[in-house]
Amino acid sequence: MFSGEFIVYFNEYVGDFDLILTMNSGQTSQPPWKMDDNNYYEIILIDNIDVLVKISQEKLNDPLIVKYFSKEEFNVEKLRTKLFYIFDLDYNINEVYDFLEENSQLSDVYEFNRGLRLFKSQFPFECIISSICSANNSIKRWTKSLYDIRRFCGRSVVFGKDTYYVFPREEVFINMSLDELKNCGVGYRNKYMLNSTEKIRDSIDFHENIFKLSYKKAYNEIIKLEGVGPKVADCILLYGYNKHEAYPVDVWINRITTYLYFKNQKVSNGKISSFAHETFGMYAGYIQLYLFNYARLSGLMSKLKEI
DNA sequence: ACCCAGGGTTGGC
DNA sequence: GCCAACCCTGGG
Repeated sequence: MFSGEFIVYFNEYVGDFDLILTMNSGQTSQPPWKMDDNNYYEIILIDNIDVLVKISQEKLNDPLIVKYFSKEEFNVEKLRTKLFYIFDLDYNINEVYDFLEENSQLSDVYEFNRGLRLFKSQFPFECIISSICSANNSIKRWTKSLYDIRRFCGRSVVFGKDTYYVFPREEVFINMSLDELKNCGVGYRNKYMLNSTEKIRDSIDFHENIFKLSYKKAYNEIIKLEGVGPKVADCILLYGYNKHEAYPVDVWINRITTYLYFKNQKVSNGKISSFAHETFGMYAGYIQLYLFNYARLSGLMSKLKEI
């Protein structure tokens, strides 16, 4: 067993970070990591080696304690880099805070979101399936389906008495039948998932290409997948490919954006989307995340529900 | 037992 | 552009 621990102090990333807030903010990249005793744990792949990671943080900006366990030796620095990617810790989030401060409509948003960061997927493919699954679904059922998919066809990794499941790769996922997927509770989305997986598997360097493309070009590609409309496409680009300009517009974001900027009007998702790109630019992704969370925590959401 | 909504997308007009 | 249908689980 190769194991150890390292600590990330708040001065090693720029701006704030709150692990618990981030884990529980309902981002559709992946279901929340398993948790006990304030430890969140997940299998992270480093150079194809399974690494069990247990990560904890008492509260905002407290040291991040990262414990790792593996059957073979791996490059610990790469694990650190990957965790920084997943929680977007390389990003200077103060830029977002400054933007919020400069815009009076957004002045209340900061206090509910301090330390909230993107929660990105280690595998873009998992984010794609996960986002397709989120469409017209409930959070509860969405979570269960993704755990079921992992248990059904994900690779099992055993550490001591615990078994963990890694989200399947395209080549494995594609072997699931429509009925098997339906048994995971994904419903009619089963055919979208298989069809999209086939497209991804059959194109060369699909993920690398999307990463390289500009937001707009990437959007035009990703929306070609089945089961991927405007909202899901933006989720995939934001949480799966780190495109900060994406502004996923669901019913809530429509209501909230309308409430803040288009009072008493009926605004289409397309119009909300182009408004967000013009107004928020590179901060659109964070503002979407923050507005959703703000609405949830501030009571605005239940207020908007009644309209 | 019945009804309904749920972080949308698709296909048809 | 608008609108119904789409599976199915959890909650009224």
